[in-house]
Order: sequence, then C-alpha cells, then structure tokens
Amino acid sequence: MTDKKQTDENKLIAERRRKLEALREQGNAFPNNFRRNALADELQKMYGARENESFEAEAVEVAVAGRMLVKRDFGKANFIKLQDRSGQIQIRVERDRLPDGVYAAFKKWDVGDIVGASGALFKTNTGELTVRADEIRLLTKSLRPLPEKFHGLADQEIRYRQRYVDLIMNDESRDVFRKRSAIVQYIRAFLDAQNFLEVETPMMQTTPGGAIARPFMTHHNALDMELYLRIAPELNLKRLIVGGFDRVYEINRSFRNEGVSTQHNPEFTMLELYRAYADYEDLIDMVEALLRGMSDAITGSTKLTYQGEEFDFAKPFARTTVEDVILRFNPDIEKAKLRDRDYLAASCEQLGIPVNNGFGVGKLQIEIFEKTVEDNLRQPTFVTQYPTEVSPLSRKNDADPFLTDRFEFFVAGRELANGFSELNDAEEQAERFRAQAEYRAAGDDEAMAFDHDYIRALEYGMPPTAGIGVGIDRLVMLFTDSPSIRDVLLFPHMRPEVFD
RNA sequence: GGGGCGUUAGCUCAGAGGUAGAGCAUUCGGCUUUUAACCGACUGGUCGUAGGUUCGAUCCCUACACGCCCCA
Repeated sequence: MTDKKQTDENKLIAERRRKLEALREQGNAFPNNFRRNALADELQKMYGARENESFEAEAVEVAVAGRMLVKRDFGKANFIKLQDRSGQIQIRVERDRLPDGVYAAFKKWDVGDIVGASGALFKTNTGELTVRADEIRLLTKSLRPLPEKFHGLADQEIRYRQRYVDLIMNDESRDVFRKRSAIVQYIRAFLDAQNFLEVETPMMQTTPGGAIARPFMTHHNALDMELYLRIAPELNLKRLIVGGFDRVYEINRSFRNEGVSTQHNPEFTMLELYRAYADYEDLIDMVEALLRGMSDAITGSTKLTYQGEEFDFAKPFARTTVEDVILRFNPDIEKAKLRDRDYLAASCEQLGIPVNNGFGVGKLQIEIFEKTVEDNLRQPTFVTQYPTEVSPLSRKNDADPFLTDRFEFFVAGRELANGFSELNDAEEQAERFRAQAEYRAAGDDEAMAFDHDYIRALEYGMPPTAGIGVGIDRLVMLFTDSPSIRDVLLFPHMRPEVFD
C-alpha cells in the first residue's frame, strides 16, 4: 500500500467521505441483505402500458436496486432514478410514507450512490411508471462524483481508462459490449450446431507460429526459459485435426508486438476454425452464411450502416482474385506482365512502395494489392488465389502452383477473415518453413520459425482440411458502427497513467 | 518513427500577454407529480509537467508526458 496522497482528492470527495464516516458510526455502512425481485426493464415491459386504475385495483409490490443517477428534490418528496443492468426505473420518495429518520438520512444521499427501494408501482401525472417507496436503503456509498448528467462523459481518455465510469454514463457503450457478447454467442451457436468442438490451446509457446508477425516475449522463472505469447493458435489447432478432432474452433486472444492504431490492439480476439474434408470454397460459403445470419440476428436487418456507409449482407458477396482485382484498380498495369518481377518492382517504385531485394513476384503483387486495392473493397468481397510466396501454410492450387487455395474477406476496406485449404503435405511444409528461415536469415524478423513438431504432426497425416481466422474485434466494430478498435475492447491498451 | 490537433473547477466547455469565467454537480435555504425540475445564496483552480522570453506568462517559445486523428 502506498501512503501517497491521491492527486485527485477534492472537496466533493471529502464531503462524501464525511458522509460515509457518519454511516460507519451508525452501523454497517456496507450492508448486503437487501434483495431485489425485479429489474427496471422487466417492469417497463410488464407494466409500462397499464393505467393507474389497474394499480389501484391490484397493487404491484416490487423491490428494485441500482445506482441513483437522478435526484430531484421537492422538499418533502423526491423523484429519483435507479439504473440497474437492464435500464432505469423512477422511484418516488415521500417523507410521510417512510419510518422516522429515513427521509432525513435519504436527503444526504448523493447521485451515484447504490440504493435499494421497495413499494408499489404507480403512474405519475406525466405517465411514467414509478415505484412509491415504502422502504429505501443506501446499499453502497459512492465517494466519487459522476460526470455531469446532461453531457455525460465525453473525454475519450477517461472513457477508455475508467471504463466503469463510461459504462455507468453511456448507454451506447453498454450496448457495444452487449452486442459483442451476442456476436460471440451467435458464432458459438452456429458452430456448435455443425458439431464443431470448442477447444483452448496454449497462449504461451516456445515457437510462435501460424502467422507472420512479431511476438511478445516473456520468461518462465522456474524453468528458466524464454516463452512467446502466441501470434495465432493455428498450428496447435491443426495438430488437433491430426489427432482426429476433425472440426475444431477456438475463440480467444492472440498477441502481436506491433503498432497500436484504430485497427490494432496488441492483444486481440480471433475465431479460428478448422474443418477436415473441406476446402477453402466450403469455408467461403460458410463465412457468407455466418455473416448473413449474424447481421440479421444482431441488427435485425441484412443491411448495416458503418460510419455512414451502407453494406448489404443479403446480396451474394462479391468474389474475385488477387490478380483480377489488382488489374481492376490499376488500369496501367499490363495483365501479361503481372508475374514479371522487374515490371512489378518498377510498378512498386512508381507507387512509392519500398522494394526489398528478397521480394519475389508474389510479395510484390501483395504489396501492390495492399497499397491500391484494400481500401476500395467496400461491399463484402472475397479475394482468392493468394501467391504461394506469402502463404506459407496454404495448399497450392492444383492448376497453378504460383497460387494457393486461399482467400481473404473484406468489408469497408478492412480484412475481416483469412482462410485457406491447408497444406497437409509434411515434406512440402518443411520446404516452406526452410524458405521462411531464409527470409529470416536475410533480416525479415517477421518470417515464420521452423516448427519441427508441427512437421512431425503432419507426418502422421492430416486429412484434407480447410481453416479460417476471423478478427472478432473488427467484426464487432462493423456491427456496432465503432470507428476505433478501442471502442469494442472493454480495457483497450493504454500507456500507463501516472499517479504521483 | 513522422505530421496535425488537444490538455483550463468533479464533469461539459468559454477565455485573454496585466493575477480566471459559465452551466451542471457540491454546500446552505425554499418547494409533495418532476423529466437537463425550479427559485435564492455560497463555495470550488499549481490553467498537463519542466525550462525559456518578458517588468509581468495560464496565454508567446522549447522540450517532455498523456490523449485523439492521419501517414509509415
């Protein structure tokens, strides 16, 4: 414990501490024996349409509890509002209905305090469903004042750092995280219905693999060894396919030691799933069905608006290939020279893309694709046939080994999913790892490490399989119209706050 | 890593080279059907941090911290 004084102590907090001190002197200041029997929103749904006569004919007694967010004092009576997880309910507090002393104590309570109240429902003159309190209790004293009632909490930094205050004050914020939960539940139900097995695989790995990214490193003290936080669960999930669980998925965190932006958080959530005896086209169909159903289930519509732009999930999603879509958005590039390294390198120079000597045709294509195409993929679009050079875990296309049976899925210019038919030829996979090791030796510290155990697993035989990764955070951004990934993470990564 | 913008009362925000303002909240008083309740009175600040320029800086300059946005 620190004996340093917190910097943000102020008169308002001091006043509330005095009130808490008085409560302590009167007995237990933190009681936990009040029980509610109703939620605000349930009451609104069940009784909101009733007239006062019906309450007079048959009294409805309820007990509610929540945070007091509104207090309107009329002298000998008050209107207050309590907010629980479902919504808000108004309470009328009248001096003359309460036991001696209760009302006088209540007058000292503050907005932000946690309160329990019980009594009968009625409708006010303005038609608002209200509980007329026969009992009211302070359950938890709040020491810190809440933001101003009308403008609420607007400061982005406080909204992210003190998410608890954001959640108290902002309905929209609570809504985002309810939708996030609904999206994940929808995915689980969708996959469970197809007999996928949900699994958990290690986040701490000795060899990070399954993606092209820089890992976080950590240290195990007892074993005195370096460990990496996973950049993807991919290789372990495919080990499970080898083991015979031929439909598996995992929804959990991966970690990438890269920049932070509106699209990137160092830890983020992915769905990865693997399905044996299926190819990438089966998964394209699956993603399309999943998203169409999800859109309908989450928003009630197959059309959704993101940052002012409308996206139609009812229409069949567009499908194109990397090479076709490069030509579409780069009319100057000659189709016949799409696999001419010198030509592509010159195109990159023109586009201001730095070219490394180690880049092959495939890498150059992808650089051009990322620079000139991605932003333009607005409506839901599958892009297929990624170069083998940039797809070290993907199965080569039977007709054209320059390409793999791989796709990425884009909406609003953002990659939401990446999937492919899996490379299950152990010897070819070893070859691909060796190529990656050469890139690594040449200075590419994102290149994949050679994973000997993964090769051994493939040598036992992995059935023909397809797999996909879906970025859950970006999906939630899309469905909640959130401009920043931080808006869909309860506790986004921030630089540490300084307390002195 | 580079650029732009921001940081003033608990919150939302004004403000100007000459010692700091509003609304809400708090405190006190009034009010038994309000909806940002209302009426009256009073409080409340190291103007992000550290330097510099100046008779004087919260305002101008520099650096740093934190945040937001854009670019790599």
